[in-house]
Amino acid sequence: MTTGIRHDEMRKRNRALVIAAVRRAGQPSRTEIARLTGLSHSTISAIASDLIEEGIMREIGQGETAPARRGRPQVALGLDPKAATVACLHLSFNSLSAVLVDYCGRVIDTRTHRLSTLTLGRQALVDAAVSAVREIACGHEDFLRIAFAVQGITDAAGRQMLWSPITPHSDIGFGPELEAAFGVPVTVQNDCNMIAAALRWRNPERYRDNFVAILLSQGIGMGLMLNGQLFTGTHSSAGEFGHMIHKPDGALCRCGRRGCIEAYAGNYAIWRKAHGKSAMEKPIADIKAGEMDALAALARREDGLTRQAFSEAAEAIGFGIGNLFALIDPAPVAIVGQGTAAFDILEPEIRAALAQTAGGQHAEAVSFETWPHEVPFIQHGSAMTALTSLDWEVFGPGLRHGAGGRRPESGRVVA
Amino acid sequence: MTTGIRHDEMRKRNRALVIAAVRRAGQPSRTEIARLTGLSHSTISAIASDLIEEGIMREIGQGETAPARRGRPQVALGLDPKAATVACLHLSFNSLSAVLVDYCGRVIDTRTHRLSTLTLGRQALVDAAVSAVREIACGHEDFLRIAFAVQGITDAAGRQMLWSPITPHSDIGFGPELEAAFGVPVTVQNDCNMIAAALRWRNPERYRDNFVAILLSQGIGMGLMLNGQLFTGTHSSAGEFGHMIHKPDGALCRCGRRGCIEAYAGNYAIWRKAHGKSAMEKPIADIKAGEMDALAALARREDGLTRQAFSEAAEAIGFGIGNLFALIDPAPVAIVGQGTAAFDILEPEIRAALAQTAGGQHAEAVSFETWPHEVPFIQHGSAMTALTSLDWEVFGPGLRHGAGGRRPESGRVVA
DNA sequence: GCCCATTTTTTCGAGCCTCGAAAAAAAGAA
DNA sequence: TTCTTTTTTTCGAGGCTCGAAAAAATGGGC
Repeated sequence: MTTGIRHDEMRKRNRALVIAAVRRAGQPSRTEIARLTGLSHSTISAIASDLIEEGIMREIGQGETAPARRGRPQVALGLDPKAATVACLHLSFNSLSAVLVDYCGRVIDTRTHRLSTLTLGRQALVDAAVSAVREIACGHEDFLRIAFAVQGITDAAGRQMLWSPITPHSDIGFGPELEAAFGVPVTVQNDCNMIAAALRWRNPERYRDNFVAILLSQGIGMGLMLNGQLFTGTHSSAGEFGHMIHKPDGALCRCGRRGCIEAYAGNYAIWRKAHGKSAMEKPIADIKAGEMDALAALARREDGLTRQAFSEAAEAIGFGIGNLFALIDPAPVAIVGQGTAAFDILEPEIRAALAQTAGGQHAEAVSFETWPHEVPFIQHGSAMTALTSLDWEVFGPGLRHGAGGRRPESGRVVA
Repeated sequence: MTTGIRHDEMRKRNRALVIAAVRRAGQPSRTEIARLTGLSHSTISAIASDLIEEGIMREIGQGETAPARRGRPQVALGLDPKAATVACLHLSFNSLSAVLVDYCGRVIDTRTHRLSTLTLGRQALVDAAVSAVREIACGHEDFLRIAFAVQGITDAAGRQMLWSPITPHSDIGFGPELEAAFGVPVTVQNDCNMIAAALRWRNPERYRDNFVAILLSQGIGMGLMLNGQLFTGTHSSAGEFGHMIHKPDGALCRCGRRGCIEAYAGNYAIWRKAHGKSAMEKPIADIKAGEMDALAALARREDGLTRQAFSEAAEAIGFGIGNLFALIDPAPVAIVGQGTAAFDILEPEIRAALAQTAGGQHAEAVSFETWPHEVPFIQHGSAMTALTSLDWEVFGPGLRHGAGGRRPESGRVVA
């Protein structure tokens, strides 16, 4: 707790809570919302009528699942799709995609641009982002947020991209640049964190307060949910799982250091080993998915260098997860991305390595779930992150109860 | 946010906030509290008079620092030491200490018992704890909490000790046993977490939302503060920093696994290496502090096996911190315990190893602080943890606004 | 077809709580 | 002794949530 609760703040929070309940439940009735939030029917009634009047929520009619029970039928409520739109950008190797989403979370439009991220200049990358937003948000004057997801390290404040394997340039301020161009708040976030956010929305039973999302692809990424919130460190987006040191002074990594997990488990590392190259050979830039599939097939078929390559990859991942679990405790793991195509080969050895670590005490109990395609998760996570920030920061506080807080400097109390 | 805010809850939280402000500020005036909490003077006046009437707070007079300014002098407020007492137990190798603390956090009484933790039975350990509490809390019928700190792994709920190097028995339910004996809530927590809690109280400027406390001693422990709260995993107390794998299939660790950080950096590991024993030799139980000091002196004096032993220890710690930082981002580090006596030898090599890791990108900027004696921190952290739980759970809610909430099953809304 | 039972939603007054303004209290300064 | 300054209390206003009761909307039974 930081600061006292005033009267108007109670309303703001309860409003936001109602919005959040509707977003999560889909099309709940007022009674349902009362149950979900623990607030009284009268309060829900009052807040709902405010929200409807303000164009944030609307009545949907009888809802889909009309159980035809006795009594007055429930009126389903839903968020008003016209309340706002948000734009989600996703920058990855040679690709920039943009999605426009309405306030309900439905996709309005989507575009994908090819571009040569490795060779483009710093300003050209920013310009590409700006014109992608301009193109997709054109004609939608109600768009209120931009969520920018990028493969790489971002700062904790969500302002800029600090480093990325897809470009030689570092410290690119996508946040300020896009804000200057469009005048709406922008968050810059690591793509794996967005995957974690999406998992929580899609399957809150399994992915609730503590879980891990690992992206296996060219490189290795991670998103970490701790205590129910996305973990972002003090400076950067953290979660550089792929660059934990697996073997001191080991194989050469794309990042220039030696012995990183990625230097054993990234596509390029598996490819390098399978082709009998030295572990100190400079990683090659891009390997086609088909080529990796062929390697996996070969490893399944016969023993040899290729199988050994996958084996080393699995060992690195297993020890990495074990070390992670030693720190933060076993938790559900989602493995996402092209690398999951070979997960049948990897899993037994990942578990074997895991079992040798402190975090693997209950290795057999650790549960993996795999998803081959990361892009839908990244888009979904970005959209939901942007929309919930609207819920809490814009539509919860509302106009009447507006940000009119004078609330003088008010220090902090930490307990 | 989980559930809506009702009217009485606003009061409860603001009451708790006032108590927290007083606990942190020491002897603030009402005006000071208003500034700290952001609440109005009238509210503070009302809440303060309630709390005073209930015997939770009291007026202290002019306070210590009377600046003799013009105007009506401030009246200093303080927590009433007679409001409650808490008992703090600390179980470590061959030692059980008990401290009784008043509601202000001042030590009333302290006792230390010698006992042979390695040979005592499960029930004997529980009995020792019970009689330690009985002895120290005797005559204080106002004691309301027991905080039990133990070297080892505890469960996330704070109910029991899952595993500890100080006893062969595992899963000892100190929580339920002590609760049954005394009828007051008990929390069982890892000693390093208590160190972290204490650091936050002692130096909130440096140790605020994200930091790491590492205990260097016989073994290696860690307490982790993330996003302003002590991190406790899903099952155990987590933070098994000492058992992250430094080198796969490396030196034999006390825990039975191989290659753990502790197997290089624990006292026994340094001793083993310095004496030319094999890295697979079974760790010996207890090494005197004097003996470690002698080894450190030898390492300072001349090159050789001993210096190499400290060097390997530093490397393990450095890579461990680096891997930790790769995951959770660089943060201030406090190193506590007997092992800090040799920190002058360790630090350069820790930094050198750190610099080779992803987390060490700004290795020179990582800041270490050392404290030789862990026990005062553990006691302080335990006491403050128990006292703040009283603040929020007992004295904040109060009697009038009591737990009389019916609040039906109320589901959860997660945003 | 009409009336009753049932469930949802709204209305209304009561009770709290916080707030701002003003008053009261308690000192030093002139 | 009076004025100034600062802290603390008092008091009425305004807002919010709550519970109870009323209103609304529908199915079931006769």
